[in-house]
Amino acid sequence: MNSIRTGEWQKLAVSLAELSLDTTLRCGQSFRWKKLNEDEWTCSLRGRVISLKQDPKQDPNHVLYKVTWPSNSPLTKLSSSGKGVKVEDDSTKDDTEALLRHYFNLEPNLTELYERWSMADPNFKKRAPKFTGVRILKQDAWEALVGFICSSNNNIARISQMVNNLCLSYGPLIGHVHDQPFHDFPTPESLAGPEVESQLRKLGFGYRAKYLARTAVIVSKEKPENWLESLSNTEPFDETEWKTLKPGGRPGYRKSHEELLALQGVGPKVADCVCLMGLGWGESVPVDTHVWQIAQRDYKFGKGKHKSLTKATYDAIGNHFRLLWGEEAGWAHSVLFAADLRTFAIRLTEKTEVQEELQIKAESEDGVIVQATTVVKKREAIREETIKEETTDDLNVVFSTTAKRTRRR
DNA sequence: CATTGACCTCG
DNA sequence: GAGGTCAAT
Repeated sequence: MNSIRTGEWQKLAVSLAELSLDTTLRCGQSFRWKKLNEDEWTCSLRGRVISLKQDPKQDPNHVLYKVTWPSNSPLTKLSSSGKGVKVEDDSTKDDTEALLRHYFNLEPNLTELYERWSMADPNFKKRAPKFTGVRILKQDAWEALVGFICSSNNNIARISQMVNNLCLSYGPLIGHVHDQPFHDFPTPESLAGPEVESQLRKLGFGYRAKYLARTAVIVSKEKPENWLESLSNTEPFDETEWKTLKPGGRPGYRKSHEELLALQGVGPKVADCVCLMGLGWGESVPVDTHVWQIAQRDYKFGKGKHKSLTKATYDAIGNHFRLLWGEEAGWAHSVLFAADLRTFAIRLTEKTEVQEELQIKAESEDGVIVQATTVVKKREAIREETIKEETTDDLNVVFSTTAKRTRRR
């Protein structure tokens, strides 16, 4: 493909503790990043294609990024001819680093936040160490809205596939990376046509087709220009103090949440996802089935008044976490959510292995004789446990066992 | 208010 | 059943 040019790899100064690409991009916040070439994350963002790499062993203090501009961009020349080019004016200035800092929401000091949450909450302290660098993204609000409308009764793999189909059909092509086409995310206007619902049904959206089509019309035609963006949090992040906030969150958050609820296919959970990941309201706590399980298992919900996940229980859980974790409760919630995802289950055992190795090494240095066979046996035992667990899970799916499998630990 | 089905596909 | 929502009871 000669329609585009690709630039060189550039450094973005951000440590592994502040941002883990693998965890942040796979935890179900965004549905558009593709992993190519084993370790390269790629996605189109604001008219360009961005690839990211992070090598924890080689350089834990940087993320590498590479930009691919469409051939009609004035920046194509700039990025293809390397570093020696003089930047003449704003139209030829590559703002990708600023874009990445904004998108990955890099201002809050995540390390400090983890410390605060650990101080306030023993359960967080226990689970977070294996899931450092989980950040809340500042995604485009419209994209977040569409993605999470698709998320109902759905899984991450299929949501990603649906969003991909949406971009292929309605988003302008930007270019190819590793022979993969990358399209921009479609605008609300482009999804407001009369044929959109039936088209989306053909693309496999199911009942969500109507929600998306209706929402696109409302956003592009019935609401004022920039309505969605106007719901964003504009307060600068303040890390100097752990603010005491009202249990229900700030007025701006409550208003945004309420406004979003008026849209088709947007209930409390989806509205909170958009508030948190698209509009910058850090106190927003989306309570889905996962979080509901966590709240029951670790925070004593599921009894008495809050026996089932009703609207009242939903609000109570959010309030509880806001009081416990403070103004960025949604960030902390996301860490525990990631720690509970099946996608990352294997990581828990891997880390255990490493810890055991270190422990044994330490014992050896103290003069205690340790036989190698002991280490090997322990590792194998852990592997078997993991496989057994996954097998059991598969069987449950196949035979549709009625009893819910109780979670380990 | 809380509870209950239906809603589209598919990994 | 899958990171829900809507409408009716």
